[in-house]
Amino acid sequence: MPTSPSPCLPDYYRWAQWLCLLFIDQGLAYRHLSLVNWCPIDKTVLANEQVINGACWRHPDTPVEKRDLEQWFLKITDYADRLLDDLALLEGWPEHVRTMQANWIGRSEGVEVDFKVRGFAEPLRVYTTRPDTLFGVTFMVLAPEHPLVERVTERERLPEVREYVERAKRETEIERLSTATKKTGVFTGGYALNPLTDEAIPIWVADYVLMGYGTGAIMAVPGHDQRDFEFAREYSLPIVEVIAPESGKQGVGEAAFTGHGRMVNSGRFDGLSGQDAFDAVAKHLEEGGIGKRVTRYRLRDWLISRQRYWGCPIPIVHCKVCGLVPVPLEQLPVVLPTENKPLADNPEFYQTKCPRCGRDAQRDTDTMDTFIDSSWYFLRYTSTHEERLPFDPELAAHWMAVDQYTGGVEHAILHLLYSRFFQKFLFDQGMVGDVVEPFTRLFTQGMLKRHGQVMSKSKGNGIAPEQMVENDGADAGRVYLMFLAPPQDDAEWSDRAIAGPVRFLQKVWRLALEPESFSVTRSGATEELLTRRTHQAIKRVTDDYAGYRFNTAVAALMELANALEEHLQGGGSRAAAWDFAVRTLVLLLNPMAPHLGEELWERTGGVGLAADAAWPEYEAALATDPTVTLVVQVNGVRREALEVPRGLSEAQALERALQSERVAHFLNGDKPSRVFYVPDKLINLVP
RNA sequence: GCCGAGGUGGCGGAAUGGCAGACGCGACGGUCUCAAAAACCGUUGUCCGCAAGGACGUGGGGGUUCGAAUCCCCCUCUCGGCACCA
Repeated sequence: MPTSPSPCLPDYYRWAQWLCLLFIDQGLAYRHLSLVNWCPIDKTVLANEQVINGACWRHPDTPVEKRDLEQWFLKITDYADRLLDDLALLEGWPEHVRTMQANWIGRSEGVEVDFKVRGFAEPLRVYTTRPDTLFGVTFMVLAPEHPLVERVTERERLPEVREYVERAKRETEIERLSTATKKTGVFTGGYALNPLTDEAIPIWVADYVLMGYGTGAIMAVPGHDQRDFEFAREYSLPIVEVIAPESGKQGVGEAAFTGHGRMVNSGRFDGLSGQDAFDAVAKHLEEGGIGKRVTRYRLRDWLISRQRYWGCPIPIVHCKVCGLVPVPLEQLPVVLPTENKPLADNPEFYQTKCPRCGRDAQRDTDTMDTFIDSSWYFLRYTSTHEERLPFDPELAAHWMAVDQYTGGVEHAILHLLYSRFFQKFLFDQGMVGDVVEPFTRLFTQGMLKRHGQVMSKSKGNGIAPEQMVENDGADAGRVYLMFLAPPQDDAEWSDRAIAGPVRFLQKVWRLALEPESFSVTRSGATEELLTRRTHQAIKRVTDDYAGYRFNTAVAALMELANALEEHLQGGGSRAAAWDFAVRTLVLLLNPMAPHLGEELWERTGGVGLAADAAWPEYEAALATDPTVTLVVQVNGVRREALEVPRGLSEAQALERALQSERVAHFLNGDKPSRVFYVPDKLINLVP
């Protein structure tokens, strides 16, 4: 029997280390010094995906800091195109999750353009998605961290520029990202030359340009980019119109025109528009050797180092002579110490010998992002006892992909993106057959809230399952959760509403075992009616389960229980129809309330487990009511409801409708001029 | 700002072109009880009315249709994602 993989045990994480070494071996893992996100509470770095609104995903009130550190990255950007394009294969995924991933990857097609800089041999390279606005460039902007800043700045302006750059560096990510703040910047005194017009263009430094995207420098087109427009207004820089709306008036207004339109004031390119304009300018630049088309992504490589004392140690040895040396496969796993102290403070852990030269060396003291563990556990499930590899490739190819995957939306661009990346990497390694996507169908649950906030341990607003089991029982708790709201929606927990499911389950118990406790209060119950209700319930509950509509499935079960109760109160017999209804109710309820279900199954004479019993079959003939309620409308307003036999023709229905006094009254004695008939449902008479 | 999902009784929600409010919570009235709890029965969108009945009603406004919570347009608010990404 397979056992669950446990990421905290060496049996599992040795294979995470194995995979880490495979990434390194394939050139897809690298160590790089860069400005990274740092959570001051956890005292560790974070991946971009784990920074939410400028804060650590585990501490929403704690802004991340930026630190220059040398860290390990996985080259997920090498897979950006495939991760984006293959979203089209994921028809079983919710559209919004696919959209979120597409936005996160953020592919954009643009052109890198080289601007000559006055007094310099080397060009200033910028990235733009709008080469068709090139004639509208009125200034250039460098990010404060741009390497050219110091060099293009005039001597007498250096102090001012340096002060600005220093201030920008001190600002937190949140301050700098805030779109609400006014744009700031400083002129360097340097000039670039427009490659198409040879016009001199002043070069500024401003923190609204980010070093981490594109080339860290932009050509500013205030007429057609809102940010540039705001900056130009702030510093009284010229604004030129070079794109005219296809329809409507020309001229510089109170905002940049960022749509596509006809090129104007652009020499020989005038009149071109849209993709043609893009292509024409791009081609011209490429032919002139001053530009080339490039594809850029918002997605960054995945920073996987973590400065934690838990997790999976990165299997690398730092040797003064040999450099970074992978721990040989046969020496895995590198075991995590049990003491709760940073690995960097634990000489017993990090002191080792270089596997290559045998000299004293140090282990890498970082552990891997725990999202690494969750990125392939589903593959380990296909062969949990495999001892030579992370998993058996043949079994993985056989069992994958996961047909139905369920998780919270909060993982839309964390776990679900990383897992797709792993699957594609392992596909390239020939380890997963032809399976390029790990999860065929995805269902995203909503989050459970209480007092208006997502339930969490840190907020202390959670409900311990043990407490729920203690108070009302596991079955009642499960039925309540199913009943609370549609599963894909966020749900607000209510402490008292669980009373409904509790009463419902108690009623089911009494119906199945103590039907004599219900008193007869009227008459008229029939076996046929009970059987119909039972078959109707089979259809509804079965369809609702299949469609993940658990809340309405519970409602349908409650209605069946009510039908049983009414049958007793109506003096109905407890013969074949009764037994069928009770046993059906038990079977339909069993997936949500298995303790009660199995107990009742056994006590009512069921053989074996209810869970193994055949699922009830719905029979249309037995589920159909012989009569229907026909609503009669006059001029679209409901005036009468008639109980009529099923399947009346329009003429028959009209005849019956006209016999009604109320209908006649509202028709004022006139014959209806038009009649709309929906068989077995409604007839609308228009005077 | 952009993208997405939404707004229905006191509350959670049902109904995706055809009886708005299924199912449940809560509330109110009743049965039982010395009493209470539990259980059971009944009522419960709003307004007018003794009633029969009528009018209004799915965030707001307009439209399409015999008929709109449902489709279209505009506005508004809430939630989620992205956010100075060039």
